[in-house]
Amino acid sequence: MTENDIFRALADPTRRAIYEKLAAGGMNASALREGIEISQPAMSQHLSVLRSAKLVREERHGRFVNYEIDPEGLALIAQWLAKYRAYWPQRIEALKILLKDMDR
Amino acid sequence: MTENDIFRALADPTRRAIYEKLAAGGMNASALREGIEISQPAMSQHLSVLRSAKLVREERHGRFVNYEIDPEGLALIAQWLAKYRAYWPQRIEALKILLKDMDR
DNA sequence: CCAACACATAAGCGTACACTTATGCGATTC
DNA sequence: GAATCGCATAAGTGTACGCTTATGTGTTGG
Repeated sequence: MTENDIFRALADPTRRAIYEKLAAGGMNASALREGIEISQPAMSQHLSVLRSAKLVREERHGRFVNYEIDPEGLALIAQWLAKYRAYWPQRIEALKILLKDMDR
Repeated sequence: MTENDIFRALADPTRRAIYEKLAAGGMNASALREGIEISQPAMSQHLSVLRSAKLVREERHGRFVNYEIDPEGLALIAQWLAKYRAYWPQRIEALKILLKDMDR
């Protein structure tokens, strides 16, 4: 769950696609495969990487495993980003939102 | 300068170390090598990757090349992070405490 | 029970990545 | 103007990565 795990996990476009899909709502591994052309083992391996980076967490339901976004990973990214606050461009809306929340 | 370039660039711990060092202030490639055990070509290659990801920008001064943080890359990361705002942990307060702990 | 299912793990393979040594190139210095 | 300096590029190499096929593990329904 290190900073290194996080960035390495996000370096792969397929994993970012999986992550984005999960952002729309939690779902199991099979459902995640729909729309993305990927084999079952590949998906399982990607989820394993995302899980050990704390970007995603699992919840067993019988033989199904429901996956969802893990806020812990996002927090670590936010921490990393905060270190470079001095260089944040002023006129980015997304940053303003981030700033507001973190200043609270 | 795609999202992919950014995350791939940050996936390498050496490049993150270079980036962090630049956050303390712009400097040339030779100065960047001090403290980090790295060959001159390796440094040049890392800087090239960071540059094409818009994480860093260069400024030629004679035979020296001064490197500095490029806010554009940070903006893209912030945009990416903003997409998952719904999952940001509520207790940003705790996040800030964590930040201070990491600063030692 | 046992067959089908959801998912994980193992082993092998091609490719991308980060490094090395060697060389090139433009700018300064003497 | 030749040597040196700061940096970039080329070419080669070991390793990590993401994929595949095959198999294992636990669960559920008929």
